[in-house]
Amino acid sequence: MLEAKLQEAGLLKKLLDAIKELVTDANFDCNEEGINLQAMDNSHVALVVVKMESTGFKKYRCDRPMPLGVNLASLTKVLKCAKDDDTCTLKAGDGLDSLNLVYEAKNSDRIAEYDMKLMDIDAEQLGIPDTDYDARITLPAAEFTRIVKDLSLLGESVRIEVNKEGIRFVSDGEAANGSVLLKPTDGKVKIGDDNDDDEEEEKDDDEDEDEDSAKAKKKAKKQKKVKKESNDDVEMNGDEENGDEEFTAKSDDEGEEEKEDDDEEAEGSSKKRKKASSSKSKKPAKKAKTKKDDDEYSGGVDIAMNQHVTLTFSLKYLVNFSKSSSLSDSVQLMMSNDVPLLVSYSFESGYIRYYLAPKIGDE
Amino acid sequence: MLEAKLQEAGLLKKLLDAIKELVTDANFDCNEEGINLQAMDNSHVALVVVKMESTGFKKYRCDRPMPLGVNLASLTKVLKCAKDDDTCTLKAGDGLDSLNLVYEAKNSDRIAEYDMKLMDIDAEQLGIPDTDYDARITLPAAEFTRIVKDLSLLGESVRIEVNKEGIRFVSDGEAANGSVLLKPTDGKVKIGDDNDDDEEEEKDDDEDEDEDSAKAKKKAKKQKKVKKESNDDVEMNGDEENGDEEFTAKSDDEGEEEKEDDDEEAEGSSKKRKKASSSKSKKPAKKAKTKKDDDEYSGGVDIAMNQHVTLTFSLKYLVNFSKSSSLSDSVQLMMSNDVPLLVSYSFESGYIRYYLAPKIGDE
DNA sequence: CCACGAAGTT
DNA sequence: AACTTCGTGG
Repeated sequence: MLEAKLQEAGLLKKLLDAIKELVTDANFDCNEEGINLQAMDNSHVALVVVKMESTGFKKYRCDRPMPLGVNLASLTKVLKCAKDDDTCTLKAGDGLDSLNLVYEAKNSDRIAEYDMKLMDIDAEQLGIPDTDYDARITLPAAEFTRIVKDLSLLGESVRIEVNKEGIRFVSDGEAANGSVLLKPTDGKVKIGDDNDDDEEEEKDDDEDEDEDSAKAKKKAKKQKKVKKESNDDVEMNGDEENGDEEFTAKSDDEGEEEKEDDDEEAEGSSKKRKKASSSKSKKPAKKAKTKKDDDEYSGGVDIAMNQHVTLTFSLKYLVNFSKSSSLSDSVQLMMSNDVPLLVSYSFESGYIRYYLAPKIGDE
Repeated sequence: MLEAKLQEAGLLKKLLDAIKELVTDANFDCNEEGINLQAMDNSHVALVVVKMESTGFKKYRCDRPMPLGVNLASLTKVLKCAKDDDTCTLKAGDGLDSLNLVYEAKNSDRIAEYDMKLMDIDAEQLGIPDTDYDARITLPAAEFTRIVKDLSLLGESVRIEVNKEGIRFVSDGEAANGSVLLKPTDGKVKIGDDNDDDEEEEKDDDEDEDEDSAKAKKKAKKQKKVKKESNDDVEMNGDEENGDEEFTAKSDDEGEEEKEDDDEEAEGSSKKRKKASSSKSKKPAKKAKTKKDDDEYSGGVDIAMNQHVTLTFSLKYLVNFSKSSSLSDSVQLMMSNDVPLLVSYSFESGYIRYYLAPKIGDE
């Protein structure tokens, strides 16, 4: 027996909007902790993970774990019948094959009730390694959307490079090549767990390296690992039927800091960065609903890095992921070399995350 | 070596939007004066000329003349990656076959850089005669757009008549005929260089003539030539490979004022014109970015005429030209009988002009 | 209520 | 590629 009352149906609507093009059917796994969804996209290239903690509900009760197999197109239709600020109560009985949704407009006598058919979906719970990522970038969600949309005009894939200079998105297309560089708002790429002035001089060194020829000295920057908050401690290679070769994530990458696969050939034209503490205003989109891990989001670009990371991804998927920007002002990109990218949008008492395996070579 | 910094990428975007459907590839001819583009449309019927003076750039440097062969579709894509208010710096090396574009958002650490492949394009520089046009009309760009769009719903071509009454656009279609008359805002069609009351009575005469049977007396209105500001003093028949029979422009039309090929047979239905100084409000689009030759544009219709002019043009092209209205509040039409129409949109430190040969007979 | 952006259609 | 319409956001 599940009964979960959501203060705002809009949250669920946005979540569905974000994933319904990527996934057609998925289990909403409900337990006393909350509701989780985990699904490979239809072509089994990307992994979508949604977490809604029980604390995010106005009322939450789930006697025993139950997977609710949902056709996302159907749920989308049903949710269209709710206004964003309606409360939404989800109810599912233990033996029943339907999900009951009740919408109540505040200060109103209107009560809408829907019953949606459920389906049996094979549980393809993937293990997700608790990776310590070598680079963690927080940037405005709108900025990420813009960049991947722009670059998708030029080419199929994007190479993302994180170094002391900032984060760079590079796409090579037939008509043109594009490169977008985001520098951290406070001018500082945080190295390891330290994010203060003591690596100021190191940044200067690395900046020069990037301008010239930094490859030989990259490994000299080994520092403490950037810690991601922990969740599932399971392996990424689960029991899904195919596509898992895309997700051969290393569960631990200590001792691999010496990757050398970034290539910044001839685009260092005018990369002068005024360093130090001049906080630039990054036209902060204010939706007042973001909740980051660290603190309140201010609208800037924040980069914490352990070592240089360079990975290539399909832009089509990143564009798709960026639809989630309605859920949060900011997005976090977590990357380590040869490991799937994690794109995370956090909201009040939950998150939506996407994992996307990097392209290898020039595929 | 070219380096040109544009304050607003939006200008370039608008220019490309204006011509990209007409022309697929074109040379951006850069020299110390600025950047010029001149190209026949794909079917070699219309000629497009764009001028961006060096003074319009925030920074401009061009060591030696260099033609940059650009695929306009590619450039359009690359420009889509710029926001309108980004600065845009164009760079091209002397020997290189690519154009480098750098977009910088103001007050931001975002730097986007694109490299677009260039191509070799045979320079088809047409000579453009410095014609003294018999009729010069300035009207709101939005008005021109509206008229040609409306009439294009009815027929393929439009007959444009300029006489003392004003400027009339007539289209005969299968379903319906249309006729739009614009009278000068101040009520006066300027004759020659004079634009005052001394030809008031002449206007009245002509009005009656048009209502009845004016043909025999049209040539009686010879006056001083309306002067167009001068630019290239070269012949229009250049070295393009075909289609130039459309552009047998007379390079000088003194002594040809007696053309008699306008035909206003039986559509003088309701051409009552209240003369004198009743300024009609012509819904002036206000974008505050127009720079005309004479003075600041006030949103009205201004007509200067030397003799009656009647020409027929393909509406498809005029509709296409009218896309440039995003670049200027006003548009100038310059016409002489049997000479290509000149449609000119001026903007800060530059212009875009279209030349279109008239249709002959009832083709 | 108006405007802008996205999607579908011609 | 452009136009039109629908939906969403301000």
